[in-house]
Amino acid sequence: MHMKEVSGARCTTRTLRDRLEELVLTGAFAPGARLEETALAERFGVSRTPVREALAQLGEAGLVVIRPRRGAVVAALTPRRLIEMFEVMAELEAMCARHAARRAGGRSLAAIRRTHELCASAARTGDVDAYYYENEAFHEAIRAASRQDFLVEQAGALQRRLRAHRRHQLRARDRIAASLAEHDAIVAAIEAADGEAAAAAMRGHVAVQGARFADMLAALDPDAAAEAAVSDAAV
Amino acid sequence: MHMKEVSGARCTTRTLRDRLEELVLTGAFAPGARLEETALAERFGVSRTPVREALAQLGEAGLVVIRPRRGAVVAALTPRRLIEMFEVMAELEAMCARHAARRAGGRSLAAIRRTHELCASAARTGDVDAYYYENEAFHEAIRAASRQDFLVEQAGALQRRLRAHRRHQLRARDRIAASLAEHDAIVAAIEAADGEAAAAAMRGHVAVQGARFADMLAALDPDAAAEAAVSDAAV
DNA sequence: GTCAATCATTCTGTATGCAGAAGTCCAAAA
DNA sequence: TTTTGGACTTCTGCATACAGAATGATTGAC
Repeated sequence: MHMKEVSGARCTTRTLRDRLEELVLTGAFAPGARLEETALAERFGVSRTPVREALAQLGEAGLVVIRPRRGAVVAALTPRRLIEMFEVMAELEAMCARHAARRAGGRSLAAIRRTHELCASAARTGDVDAYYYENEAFHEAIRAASRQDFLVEQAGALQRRLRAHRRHQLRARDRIAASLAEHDAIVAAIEAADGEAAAAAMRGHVAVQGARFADMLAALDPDAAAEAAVSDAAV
Repeated sequence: MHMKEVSGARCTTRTLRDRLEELVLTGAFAPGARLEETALAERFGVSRTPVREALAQLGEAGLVVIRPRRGAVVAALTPRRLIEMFEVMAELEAMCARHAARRAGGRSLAAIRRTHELCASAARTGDVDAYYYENEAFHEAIRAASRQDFLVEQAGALQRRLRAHRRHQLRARDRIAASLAEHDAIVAAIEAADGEAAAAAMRGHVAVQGARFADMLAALDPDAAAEAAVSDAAV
C-alpha cells in the first residue's frame, strides 16, 4: 500500500494526468502494472472521478491500455513496437526537417543554430543530461520551423511517448559525438535550403536511435531482440 | 431543443463516443458548435458522466476542442490545417506502401489485388459511393500488408479524421478514373517489390487529394483558398 | 448614450453512492 | 491430485448531487 502523496500541489485532472504520465514514462509504474482507480485516488488525495478522466486520456495517448470492465494497465511496449514507433518518428521528423529547410526564416534559423550550439556545449563537457535537454530543444526548434501545425502536434505527441527511451540510448558509447555530427549535417542541409538532404539526414538521425535501441535490447535480452529482428525479415 | 434519441441501442461510453464521432465527422455538428454536456446527456438518455468521458476521448483525438472551464466545441478545421493533415497522411500511407512492397506475402497481396479489382468494378459502373467504400478497403489492405502495427494504428486514426473529406473530393470530374490509374501504379510497384516506387506512388496518390481539396476550396471560398495557398509560400 | 460593474444564470469540474460484472478463492467431486 | 463449480470480494461504470467559475444581461453612473 502506497503512502498518500504529501508533496506536490493541488491535484486536479490536468496535473494528475501529468503526474501519472511522468510515473509511467519514467518507469515508476512498470509495464503491465495494474492501475486501480481507488488506490490512485487515495494516493493523490482526490476522488475517483478525476482519476478516471486522467486514465482515459492516458489511454487515448497509448500509455496505458484500458480494457472495459477489466481495468487499466500500463501499456507493455514490445521491442518491436518501440522500433516501429521510432520508425514513424523518423519519418515525421524528416518531414519537419524538409519543410524547415524550405521555409525556415531568419528567426527560425537562429533558434535552430542556437540550440545546436547549446548541444555542442553540452557535448564538449560530456554532460549527458544537459545534452538530452538541449537535444530535445534542437528537435523542437526544427519542428517549429516547419510551420506545419498539425505535423508539429503529431510529432510532439509521439516525442512525448518516446522521450524516456530516447534518453537511455544517449548513454551508449560515443553516441553523443555521433549525434552532434548528425545534427551538424541536418543544420547544414537546412541552411542550404536542401529539403531532401535535410529530410534524409534527419531520418537517419532518428532511425539510428531505433537501431541503437535494438542493439541495447540485444545486450539485455536475447529473446526480445530476436523477436525485434524478425520485424525486418518477416514474410 | 433536440428530441431524445429513440433509435439506436443502449448508449454506453463506447457507443456514445462512436455516435458523437460520426455526428462530428459527417458535419451534423457544425465546426464551432458548442457541445453541452447536459444537452447531450439528455439527448442520448444517459448521465453527464459518460458524455464527459466520450468528449474527453474525442478531444484527445482532435475532433473537438476542450477548453478548461469553457466547454467543448467541434474543432474548426481550417483549410490549411486540413491540407497539412492530408500531407501527413500521404507520408504515413507511403510508409505503409513501402513496407507492403517489401514484405507483403501471398495472402496480403491477394487482398490488395481483390480490393483493387472491386475498385475497378465500381469505377466501371461509375458508382461513386461504391468506389468510396472499396477505395477505403484498398488502402486498408495495403496498410495491413505493411505488418507495422503502430503505423497501421496511426494511419487508421488519421484516416478516420479525414474520411468525410476524402469522400467529397471523389466527386470531382474524372477523379475516379485518375484514382484508379494511380491505384494501378501502386499495385504494380508492390507486386514488383519496389518499395520506393510504391511509396512515391502512394504519396502522390494521397497528396493529390489534398491538392484537389484546395482547388475545391478555391471554387467555393476565395479567401479561405488564399489563406491555404499561403501555406506553401510563407517565410 | 455609452461604458463599466455587478448580479444572476448556466455550465463545468469534482465528490459520492449504487448496481453489475469480473476475478479469485475455496471446497467438493472425480 | 486435479478440475470444476459456486460464492464472495473487489473493482469498474454510471447516476446524481454540489461547489466554483465563466458568460451574458441588466442596471447604474458618467
